[in-house]
Amino acid sequence: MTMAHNEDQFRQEKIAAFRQVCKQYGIKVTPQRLEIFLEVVRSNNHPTAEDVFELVRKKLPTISLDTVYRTLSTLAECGLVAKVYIIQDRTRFDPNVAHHHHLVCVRCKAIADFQWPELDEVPLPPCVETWGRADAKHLQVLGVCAKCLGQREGATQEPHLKR
Amino acid sequence: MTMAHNEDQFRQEKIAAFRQVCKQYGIKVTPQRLEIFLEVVRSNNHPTAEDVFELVRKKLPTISLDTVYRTLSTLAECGLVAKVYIIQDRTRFDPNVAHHHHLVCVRCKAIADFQWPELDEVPLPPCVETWGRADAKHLQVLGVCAKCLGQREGATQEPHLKR
DNA sequence: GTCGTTGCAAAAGTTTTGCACGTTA
DNA sequence: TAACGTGCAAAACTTTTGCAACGAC
Repeated sequence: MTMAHNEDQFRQEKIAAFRQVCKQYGIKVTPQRLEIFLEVVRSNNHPTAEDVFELVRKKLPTISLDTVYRTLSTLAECGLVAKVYIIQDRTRFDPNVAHHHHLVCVRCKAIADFQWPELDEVPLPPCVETWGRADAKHLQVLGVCAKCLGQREGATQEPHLKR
Repeated sequence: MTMAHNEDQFRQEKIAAFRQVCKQYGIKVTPQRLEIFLEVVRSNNHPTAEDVFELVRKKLPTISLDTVYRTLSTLAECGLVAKVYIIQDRTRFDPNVAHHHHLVCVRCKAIADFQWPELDEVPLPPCVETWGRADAKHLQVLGVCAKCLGQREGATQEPHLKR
């Protein structure tokens, strides 16, 4: 089938890209890493570590959950997959129950509130309508707060992994 | 001092509002609930349950951490405080590492990606500049997906607590 | 007095870590 | 072969729950 052929080609391209990124970051290509990566690529439902574990286990029955956790972190650091929530620590609470948005400092993890009434006026793109009913927009702006900027002038980004 | 007087007045107003909401939801006003509420109101750093526990413990030394967890959930359900992340379950992963936004179904928790290049063009409100350097905008649109809309037509909202 | 709430303890659930063995480059 | 990565087990950490005693209404 043309379809199957295209899918296989897509897969091969992904594998090639995976190998190249691994080389670039100086990490080894293992069957576990490759299968975990391919499973996330194949997914379209934002799987959890547990989900990936269950899927990968079909091909690699001896894989352990902690390998999946470690590998997903590694892949995220290499930019091969993304964590859905960048700042995912503990639940935080806010006395501000009015509609507002968040400024998140990626260095110190401080969260500030801000209002942006104009954003609520802007209509969402048309594709959203086919998805369902949109009720509320919540914007997370990631950046570096003034205090952290002052402390480490110029240090824009941490180096990834070991190189 | 006028300042202190105003602060005390603010506090009294908050307490009055708290009592009214408790009555409205049919939940009891306990010292633990009141102090936890006031501590979140006083905060300006989006405290975690643990943070609140440490603060409240100064006034109520016998309070337990699980009471803080339970109370914060209760207060959030009554709308007296807000959870910073509405969908806070496990970490999820995404093969889409390009910049994109999320549609989150509050019923089935499914997450869909969407692009909105126009949003990235819109300049942030001026107040953000004083906060620091903004690097990326990530929008979470909360709503109900088409599948869930079809399943439970009309059931827009769950009733809060018991009444 | 009744019934909701608390504190304690234990459990549940997710994620991380130490270590010996195995595998990649 | 020298690191690096894996699997196992146990730990760490956040959050939830069962239950008896307590306290608000």
